[in-house]
Amino acid sequence: MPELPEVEVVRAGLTPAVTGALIAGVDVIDERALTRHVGGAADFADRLSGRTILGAARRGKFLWLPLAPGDAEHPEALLAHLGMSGQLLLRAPGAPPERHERIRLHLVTRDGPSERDDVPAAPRWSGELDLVFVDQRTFGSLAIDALVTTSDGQPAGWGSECADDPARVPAQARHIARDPLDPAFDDRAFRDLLRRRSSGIKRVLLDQTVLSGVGNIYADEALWAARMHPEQSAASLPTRAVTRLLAEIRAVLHKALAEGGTSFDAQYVNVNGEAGYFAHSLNAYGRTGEPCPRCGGAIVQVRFMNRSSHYCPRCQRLPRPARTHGAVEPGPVR
DNA sequence: GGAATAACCTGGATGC
DNA sequence: TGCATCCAGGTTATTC
Repeated sequence: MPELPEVEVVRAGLTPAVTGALIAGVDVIDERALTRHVGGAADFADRLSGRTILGAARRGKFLWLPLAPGDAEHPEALLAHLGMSGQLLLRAPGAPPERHERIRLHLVTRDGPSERDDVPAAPRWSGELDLVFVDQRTFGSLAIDALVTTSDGQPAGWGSECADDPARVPAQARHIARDPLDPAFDDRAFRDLLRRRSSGIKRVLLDQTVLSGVGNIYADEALWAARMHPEQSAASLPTRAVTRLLAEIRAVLHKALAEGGTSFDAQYVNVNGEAGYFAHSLNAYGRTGEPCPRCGGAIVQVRFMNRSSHYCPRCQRLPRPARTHGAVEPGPVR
């Protein structure tokens, strides 16, 4: 499932390939991939054709490609959210359709392959390439969105310096908090926010208006590393505990980034269709019934917010009497 | 305004 | 073998 590391791997893969590319044509195969776009498929294709991609930027799980030419007062970007199963793939022109292909952009690169010789990871195209949006579960979406000034005036996110004004973020992502790897992330403000939240800490970590980029997998992993029970009240956490949790979140995200992200059932791949390796490094998520790597106790799985939560009940204890309802017996790992 | 929950969606896994 | 059901989870709308 694409969380911060997976989206960042995609962004980093797109940057050398699409920066400066002209959008020569747009095929909308499935309009459900435009749920975030106001105006429908024809409007999407008309407004995108003839524009130039300035680069690739990201905040949390939102990815955007600033566009030119544009009105300096009202710049726009192609916004992408991968949802649960979205993929952005680079393909040679004329490549056969992908399974679950939703949208295909036909690009003409500005400089051709010779200008990208210093970027070994970039595919070598002949000056034309297709950017293909694939999404099995159709929770992902593309849209043309207005770029608006960030609330703090700081750069909008990773890679946002590619735009004329780095401090502009897509309007649909403006409410999204900064991610913990963002240089402008405010640790103190995060601690203050947690003090006002009585919800369980995992619920708060999944709230993208508090902290972005963390989803179910990395929330479970960071809580395991910090030895925190997912249902422990956020407001009850001492400052030292929040500081430790932030450090563990960052460590997990950095490690996942270094390993190319987490791939399950081919639901996440980079722009070249390759899977990441972080699934091999998971300590809690998806390891129901396996021994905890730290204490040997069995990892359990509980239902939580319409999804699963994995933790070690032995070394991630609630500081007060635990609510045990909802726990299921350890079973085989899928 | 905070908190909790359901709905959206599809394909693989599982059970009968 | 075929059909029905469950499950995965990011975001948002709705309800309390």
